[in-house]
Amino acid sequence: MTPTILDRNILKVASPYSLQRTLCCGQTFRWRWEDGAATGIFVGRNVRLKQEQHRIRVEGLQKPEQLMALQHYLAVDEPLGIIEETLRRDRILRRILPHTTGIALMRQDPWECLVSFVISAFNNIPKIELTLERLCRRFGGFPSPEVLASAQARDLRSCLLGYRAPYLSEMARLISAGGFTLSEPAGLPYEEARKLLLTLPGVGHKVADCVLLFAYGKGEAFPVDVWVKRAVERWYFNGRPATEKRIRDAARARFGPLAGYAQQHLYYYIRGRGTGNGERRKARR
DNA sequence: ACCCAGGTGAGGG
DNA sequence: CCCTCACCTGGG
Repeated sequence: MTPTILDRNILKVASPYSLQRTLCCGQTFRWRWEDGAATGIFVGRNVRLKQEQHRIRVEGLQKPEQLMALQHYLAVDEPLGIIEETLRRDRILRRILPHTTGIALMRQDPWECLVSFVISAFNNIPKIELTLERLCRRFGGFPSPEVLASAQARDLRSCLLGYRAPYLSEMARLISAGGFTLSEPAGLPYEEARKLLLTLPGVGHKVADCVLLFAYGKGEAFPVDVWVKRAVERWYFNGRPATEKRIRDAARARFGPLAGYAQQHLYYYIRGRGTGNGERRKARR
């Protein structure tokens, strides 16, 4: 696919926005970063994104509405300057932000986000990415709830979902049968939306908070995984162990609607030295 | 062979 | 609520 001048377009972005950090901070699993650009699938099309200063060059989309949708998805309009200025009032984040600035919370599709994070449970990132690839390849694109609900057990098995496969089919059945409405959490306040998501099989506190944050725009959500737990205990609890609930409550009390942003910076920073953010590691398969 | 990895669900305080 | 434990699978 040789991109012509016709399928080339520009998205304008404001100052601290970083495409790489936004796509590689762990909120999505389906973009690959190599040679300073991101490749992935958006609205069913192969897309390549490259940031040059205050612009993002988009290859693979032509229709204005697709570009608008991408702009929304990438959240390039987030007021990151103000958000980060606010977060800098916290002395820990003030120290961390120089290394993490530019992360924007994206606006993902709830269903894809749900599936992705159910798969993420007790798993590792390269394997999550591979499993999602297999899932998309097997079903010719990201499978809808209907497709997944009626999928043969052996087809799911071939994606090597392991013990998560039944969670996905049950979830898909529930949704396609109308037992759960994907748009409903969007209109509810954080706590209620969370309770609702927790009724889904395979969705616990952590996955619920990820989906609330990455797909439903609930900024108070503060997903606590092992890394964030480690970070918060080390920097906010004086190295003392703390329960997941205590951490979550403390974060919401301290950061309010920006708890989710605080979480992303902490996560990105504590993981940054290791693997997983694409900034310090070679492109993965 | 054995351990670990972005948790969840079940069972029992 | 808090605690404990098993758990598909692939890579160290």
